[in-house]
Amino acid sequence: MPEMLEVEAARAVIEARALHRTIAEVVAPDAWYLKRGLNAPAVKRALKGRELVDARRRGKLMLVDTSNGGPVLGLHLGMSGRVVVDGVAAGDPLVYASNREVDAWHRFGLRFADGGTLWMRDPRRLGAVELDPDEDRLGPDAAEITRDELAHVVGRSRAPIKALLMDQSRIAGLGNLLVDEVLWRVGIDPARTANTLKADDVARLHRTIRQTLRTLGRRGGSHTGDMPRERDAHCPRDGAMLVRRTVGGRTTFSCPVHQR
DNA sequence: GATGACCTGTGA
DNA sequence: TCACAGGTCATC
Repeated sequence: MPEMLEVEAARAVIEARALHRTIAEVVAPDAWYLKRGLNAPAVKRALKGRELVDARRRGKLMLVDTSNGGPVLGLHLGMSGRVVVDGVAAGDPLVYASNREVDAWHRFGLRFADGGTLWMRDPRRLGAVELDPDEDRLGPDAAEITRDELAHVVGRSRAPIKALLMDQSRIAGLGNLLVDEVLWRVGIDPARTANTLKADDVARLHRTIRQTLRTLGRRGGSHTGDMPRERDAHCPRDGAMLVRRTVGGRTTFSCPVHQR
């Protein structure tokens, strides 16, 4: 799933419904889904009999701690993954992905001794499960990053600012939709070279990231932004025709008038 | 850093 | 049939 707001919603579902239940079975029918040399026997051995005791998140990576010194279960939702506990999925349906319930899309699961289940449902199979993921490959979480850290990220890079903000090793959690919304709100062109941002731009960008995460989090997800993502749409702020192009390898919408 | 690859579903 | 999809990863 998608960006950090959806991962946070999934984390909250795990926290509310899946902790402190004994894992009776581990279902891992899709070897492709297990990453970093992990295989079905190993993950069963590692998790069976334990409980999930805490659900954390860093950027788009979900980190679930297990009991009795067990491994950290790392879950990536990819482009279309959802966490479903006892039939309850987090937050809003994904806009561009299917929300049907199809057993074949269950790539990984935990059956609890009380009869319930936690599924990762992922039509496109771009998500992943791993044990003890390396958290340090990710930069500071976008909701926690300080202004100074952001200034350091922007620093002397000649990349487009959008590409930088989507680079999970520098700042973790923002994806295509959130970055476009943030840059539209703050009035910065996604293709602008990062090192042309002044200290004042960075300060405004920092405030806008935090504010956008709060607002869209309350509304229900990354797709609830104010900037329309459609061909031939107009900027709600100044009425100009939005531009659609590729920046940082992703489809990008922006306003040619107020984003500079 | 830009590009293509990965995988599969949806809607025009 | 084609374009496109909210994410990463390897490769030129």
